[in-house]
Amino acid sequence: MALRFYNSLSQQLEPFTPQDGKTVRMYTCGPTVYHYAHIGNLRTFTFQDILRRWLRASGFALNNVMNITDVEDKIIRAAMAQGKTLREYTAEYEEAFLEDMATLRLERPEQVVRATEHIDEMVDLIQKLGEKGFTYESDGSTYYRISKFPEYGKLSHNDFGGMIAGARVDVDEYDKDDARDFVLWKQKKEGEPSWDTPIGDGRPGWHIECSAMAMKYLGATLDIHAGGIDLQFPHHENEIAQSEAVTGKQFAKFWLHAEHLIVEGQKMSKSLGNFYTLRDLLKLGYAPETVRFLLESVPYRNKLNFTMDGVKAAATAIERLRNFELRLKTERFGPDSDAASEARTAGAVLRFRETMDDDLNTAGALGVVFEFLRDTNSAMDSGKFLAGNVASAQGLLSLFDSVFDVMRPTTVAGGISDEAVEALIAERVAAKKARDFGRADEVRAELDAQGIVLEDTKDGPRWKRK
RNA sequence: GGUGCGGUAGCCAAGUGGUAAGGCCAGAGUCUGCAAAACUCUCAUUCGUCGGUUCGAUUCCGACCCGCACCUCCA
Repeated sequence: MALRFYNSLSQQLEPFTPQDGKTVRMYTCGPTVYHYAHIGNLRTFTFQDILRRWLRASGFALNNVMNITDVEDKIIRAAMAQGKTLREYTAEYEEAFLEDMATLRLERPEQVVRATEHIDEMVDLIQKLGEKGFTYESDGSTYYRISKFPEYGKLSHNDFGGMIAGARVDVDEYDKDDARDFVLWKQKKEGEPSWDTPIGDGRPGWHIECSAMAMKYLGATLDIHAGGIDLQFPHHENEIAQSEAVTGKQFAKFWLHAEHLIVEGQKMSKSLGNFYTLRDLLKLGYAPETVRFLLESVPYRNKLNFTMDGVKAAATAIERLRNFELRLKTERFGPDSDAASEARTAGAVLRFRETMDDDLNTAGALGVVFEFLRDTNSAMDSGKFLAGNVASAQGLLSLFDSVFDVMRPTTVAGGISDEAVEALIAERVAAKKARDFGRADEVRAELDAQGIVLEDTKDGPRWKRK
């Protein structure tokens, strides 16, 4: 089975291939930089990272554009309150976001673009919409007239025909012709940042930036547009309305939406005290790759229940993977190659690929890897895993880690050097040979104090950092 | 009210019309100078409830119960 994704547009699993067969043109909704990213934000960005990596593992090249929303109501309010310019205010959080991405080992998209640097493109798009009769002005602001776009609702699968009985309706929006209409360009308010343009002195509405930037860098029709589930409506619906009204072409072939994360079974919120940033978790002593593993371990279309037990379980699971890798590297296996072991590895590679191809089923793919680990450990124990089987087994781990990226421990500055550890171990081996167990135990305690775990195996001692 | 998602062992969580992956926890064992670490084994007759279709359903259909999300800013 070939690579396939669940397309929110069709609500079906569809085989994926980029339009030109080679390079995936993908737009991913990035952060609004008005606070530190929380763990829920990072779940979505981790999904985007997995998507990137698996597309590449599937042989495609990438052209991924991610936006930085650096002008928006909350940003303006916060910046004004602190007496800062927009740029002064957003710079800190943008930097923090990129740092968090790097810490979590999230690849930097090919292009990261700021909304405030694309005002001209947005104005141009709004003017084109105006020429085609999709806009109207009210109190100096420009709105999108949804009644002109009959396909409105095709992504969110909402029926906008009747009254939205149970929905809360924004009573302040008296200046719109239709409650569904959304703002493209907001008239300047006193004291707020603004841009003086042919369509007035003001600032862009939230939705227009993504249409403008996506089409500027990736053309009229994207291969993939991805983002959080909450963006499906209205943000992505509005992007479609804006883009397709101008181009007359399908805006994105695939729409991929990541489900939300909940914390300890509850919606994450500041009032519940279960609101975490990556920085908070690192302060609690968890390694970044542990957080990454947990975020990866549930397929992106399912809610992920983020729990402290889960983080601990993730840390232990990573240990198991690393122990296996260490064993592969250090144990002395018999000569030749075992056919059954080769077959097991090849089978695992195949199933890993098939499972990931199935809409990025990361939980299933992890299952494949751990099952392979158990069976291979057993084969090693019974001497049925030989030196000639090592390379392919390492190949599977490499394939796995090219996507999950958790094998490499995050290095901490300081601490004992590898050479010093080796020297102490050599001393302990000598002490044991001389049956000086007192000194041997002393060395072991010393290493333990330095955060080194010593393992005595058939093939001699081996060690790892805690 | 509309739309969508989900309810699988103590916890997390895949999956399939043919009789339940995987991880964590727990228990047992192997190894070891002792230990640690590591590894192995065991751990759901059962998949929210009740009906239906079927030789057979956790998997399909219907009803119901429960939880959640979106319909307003939100990853």
